[in-house]
Amino acid sequence: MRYFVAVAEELHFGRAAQRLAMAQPPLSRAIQQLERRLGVVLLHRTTRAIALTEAGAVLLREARTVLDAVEAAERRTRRAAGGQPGVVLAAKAGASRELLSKLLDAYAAEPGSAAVEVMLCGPGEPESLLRTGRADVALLHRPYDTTAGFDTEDLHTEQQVVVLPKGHPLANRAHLSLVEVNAQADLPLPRWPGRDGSHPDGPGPQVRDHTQLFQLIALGLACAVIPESLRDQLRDDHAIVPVPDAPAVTTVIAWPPHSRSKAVADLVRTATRLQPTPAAAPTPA
Amino acid sequence: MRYFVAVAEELHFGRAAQRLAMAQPPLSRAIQQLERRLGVVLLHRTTRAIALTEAGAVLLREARTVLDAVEAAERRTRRAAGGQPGVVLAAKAGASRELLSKLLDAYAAEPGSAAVEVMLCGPGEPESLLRTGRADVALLHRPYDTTAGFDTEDLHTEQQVVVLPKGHPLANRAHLSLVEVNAQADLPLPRWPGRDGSHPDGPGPQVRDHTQLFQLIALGLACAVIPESLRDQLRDDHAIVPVPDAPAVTTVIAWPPHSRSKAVADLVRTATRLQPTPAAAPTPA
DNA sequence: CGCGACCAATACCCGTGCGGTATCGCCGCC
DNA sequence: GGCGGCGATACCGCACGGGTATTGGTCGCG
Repeated sequence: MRYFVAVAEELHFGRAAQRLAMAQPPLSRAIQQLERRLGVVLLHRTTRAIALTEAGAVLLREARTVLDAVEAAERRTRRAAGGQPGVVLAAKAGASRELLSKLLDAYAAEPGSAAVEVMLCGPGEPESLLRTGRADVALLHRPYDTTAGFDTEDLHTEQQVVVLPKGHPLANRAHLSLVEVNAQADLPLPRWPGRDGSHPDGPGPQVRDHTQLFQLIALGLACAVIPESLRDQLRDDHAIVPVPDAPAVTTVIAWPPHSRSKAVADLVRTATRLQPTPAAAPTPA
Repeated sequence: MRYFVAVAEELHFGRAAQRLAMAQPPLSRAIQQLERRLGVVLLHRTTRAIALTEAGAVLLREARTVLDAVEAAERRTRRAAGGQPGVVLAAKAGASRELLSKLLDAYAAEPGSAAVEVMLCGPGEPESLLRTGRADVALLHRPYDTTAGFDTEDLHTEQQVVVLPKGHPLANRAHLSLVEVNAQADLPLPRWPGRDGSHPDGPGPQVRDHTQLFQLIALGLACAVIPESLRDQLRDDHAIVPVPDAPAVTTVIAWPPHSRSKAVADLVRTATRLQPTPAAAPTPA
């Protein structure tokens, strides 16, 4: 499975073999064996390049979850034996700052609370940390993060705003629409790295964190649509305008299914009690 | 991992080896290697019997999900290559009968709908079918089924009722509480098989499906607490009484996370549009 | 149009590791 | 105290995974 994922990602036996620290021929054979075992063609080979078949794409997705599950199994087992009952909480650096500190305070005040180690990380990372067992619980943000495969509780929903350089012509508008924001060719939206660490193509600067982003905006090189709770991290050289038709962002607390940890359960309970989940009810048309 | 699950379930190397169709010594060594690789003691050995350590219990749970994921990967890949885009829907036999037929009719009327193969199965089964990729989508019933690890949409919530033999002294009551039901020593609750196929210990007859159950009740040998929508399957030799304090049962449609199948997505959309989800809002205290 | 470069597949070889058989050591039970 | 059950150890053989050398087919370039 590791082999197949490597080949499917590189689409090149030689490079995949290099990544796996092995020679190319055994890798070729291993994939052939896999195909024979499954009775399925996984790769279209054109001697010059290879491409995934439809079945291959399915297996790539499934194999990734298998490998994540294996990694999580090892890690969780080791940690269960370690004895220390601490809990690891992952959250995107900068996001939901106030909620996070409230949660930590409230949980620490609980009787019998365990030590909480907070991992602050880049966008998209908490998800994979949770999936591979490096974190026990995470704060995610729909619809940016995909919560598929986790148990979640909604904590907070908020509208998004666009951040503009101070003094921009649009900065005085009462609100903007998404199409208006996208139409600003002089202020492109930034490109965040994908889960593989590479940036998508397109206009706009590459950014890795909010500090970079806000600096670029202040310099008049970009704009960005962000949840409104991030406004307290802006300097006074920014302006914000609500974008009512941007999707609302929901902060959720997520944990792996089948988690039997008391600490995680307590943490989740504390989080849900923290706020009466304002605006949680979906507004019907 | 297969080895460890077998040993952990049997708690006996000999039987586990037999189940794995191998000899006992290699199995012992394999588990020892696993323990060394992880640097963790998984089993407490007392030469006479073995018991899981806490870490072992964690690994057992994790290993099961890994094995399920592997099985699902194989099956889904094979099916993706098979070409036929049909979708497999799993549901407990008898439960949500009306909802199921409505769903199938509505989906068949959709443009571009695929063939739906319905698997009717015993209690608890749909969950594992979904987890191992034998089914693409399932109807589950909280809180009986655990929906952990799946994406779900609530379809319907209903109260539960107790089914009594016709003419039973309690049959004329307007409602009963759970403690009153449990206190009926002459009418014990039945024992359903667990996910391993074995029945828990206790009083009460062993049952495998609703037909058995209803017959036993009619004979005055048991009673049962069931969702009220099952009442239309009862014969007239039964009586039902609402049990307001029994947990409400929610029928949900569940599918594996990361499912990219159009047919599954359509089916889910059809299901959610089927009914305006009556009584979906939780009633706050 | 032919030569060279690139890339996956094949041929062949070797070492490790997994599984099997035989046996031991330990404990509980009659 | 002897026997039986169970897990661990010792030793052996083979099969499979991985390495090196080479082939075969296809594209690009002169």
